[in-house]
Amino acid sequence: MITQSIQDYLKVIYKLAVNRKQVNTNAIAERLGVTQASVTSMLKKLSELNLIEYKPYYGVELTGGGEKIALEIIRHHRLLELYLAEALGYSWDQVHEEAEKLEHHISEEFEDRMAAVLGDPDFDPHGAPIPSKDGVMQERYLVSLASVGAGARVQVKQVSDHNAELLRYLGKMGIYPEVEIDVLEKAPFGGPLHIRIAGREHHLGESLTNQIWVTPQPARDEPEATS
Amino acid sequence: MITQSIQDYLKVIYKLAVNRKQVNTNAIAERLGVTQASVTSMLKKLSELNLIEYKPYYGVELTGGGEKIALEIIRHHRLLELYLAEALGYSWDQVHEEAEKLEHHISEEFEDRMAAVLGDPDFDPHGAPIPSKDGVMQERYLVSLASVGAGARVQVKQVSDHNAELLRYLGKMGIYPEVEIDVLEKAPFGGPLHIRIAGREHHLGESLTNQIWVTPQPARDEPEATS
DNA sequence: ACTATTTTTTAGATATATCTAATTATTTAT
DNA sequence: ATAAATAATTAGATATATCTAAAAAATAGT
Repeated sequence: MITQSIQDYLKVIYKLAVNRKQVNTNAIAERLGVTQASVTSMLKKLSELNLIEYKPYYGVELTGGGEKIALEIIRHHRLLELYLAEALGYSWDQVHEEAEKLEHHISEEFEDRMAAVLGDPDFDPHGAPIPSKDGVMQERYLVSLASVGAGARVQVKQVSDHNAELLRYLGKMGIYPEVEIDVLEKAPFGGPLHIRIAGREHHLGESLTNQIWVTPQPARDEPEATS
Repeated sequence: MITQSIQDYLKVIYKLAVNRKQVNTNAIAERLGVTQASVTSMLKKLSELNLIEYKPYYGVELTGGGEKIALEIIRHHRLLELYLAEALGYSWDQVHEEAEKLEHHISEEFEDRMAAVLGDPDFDPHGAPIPSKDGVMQERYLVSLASVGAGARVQVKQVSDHNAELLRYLGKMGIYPEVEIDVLEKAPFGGPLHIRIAGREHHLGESLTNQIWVTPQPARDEPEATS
């Protein structure tokens, strides 16, 4: 039986693997809030179930089966987030916590009906791509707002969904997916970024701009590709 | 921590207590599909948590706290059933199974928002009353269709929600809450009941009519109460 | 009232996922 | 290259909810 715990491990491993190449015990333990010892014993189990490729002291890789389960759960999570926002009027800082619990307990029927009501959406309220039923994601090439230089105009595409307080703060400033931002000034040594958005100006620290993902190129004044 | 298991035990105890007066180990075990030994050990635990009054070899009664949790779960279940039917287009034979899982995992926020979308409903799709947030239920005095004599016209008010096949069969005959039934003939010794509903006639066995609950008095030709 | 049957409880085992503490392996720094 | 630091694993314990098999208590039948 695939327990909730197994699903959580696979989801975290998937997400870590997207960034780094080698996923280590440490990182999994930290993300899940359990001890390293717990992770080790669970990795053994996942390996026996053929959900991961596990080489002790090296790292972990999902097998086809493991990735399938991870993507199913991520699809559940992101569909739920959008459904809670659209159909039940949740604010975008509330949806993550609720989806985190429900993602493990909804049926395929529920998943399908939500998707139908929402018109088979591609992105959740924070701009994260929703994997399709057969495990394909609309991947995009985005950069963190922290890496953008002064003078650029970029478009917000995605924000981190973990921290409710952060989301409320972004909401107050009007920073949502699809909104355009002018980067006015960039303080040296990772200092605050001075931006303008919908006519209002703000200074944002690095721990904030690290969690905002934008289009890599300026959204305007870019020459069209010529054949 | 109140586990899912504890919630299930309290729900079953509540439902058994509504019918019989004394709730025994046997009945709980049967309803939950576990052994009597498991029930005994769980009853001890529930007693320690002050959720039930437990006298070994006698029976079990819910305390105020236990009843509160039971009613919360029943509210979740019935609100979910109605929400799945109304908002997501589930048929009435599908809602029970999904609600049975989700009832343990939705937040109070989710509960409140469903209730708001549905306009604070009093009954679920099978006609079962939905407890209010402070634990009050719209109780009605109903009788089983099996107990109704020939010649009566009664109104369906509630049907059992457990058996999906039964529900599909009832649906096919048009037997839903609020529909009126004429009882034409009653075979002796618990034989089939001959009924007419919306112009069509059917013969129903006792195991079926036992699961249909109707108004105790004839729904028409009843004198208005005079002051 | 005593025996037989049914019901309930106890005793002891299992499975899952977690923990702490101690050990072993790997990596980093001088 | 060896010591120090970091990371991962093992061993053994805990907690929860379940099970089977056996014993004890309550109920029913003659």
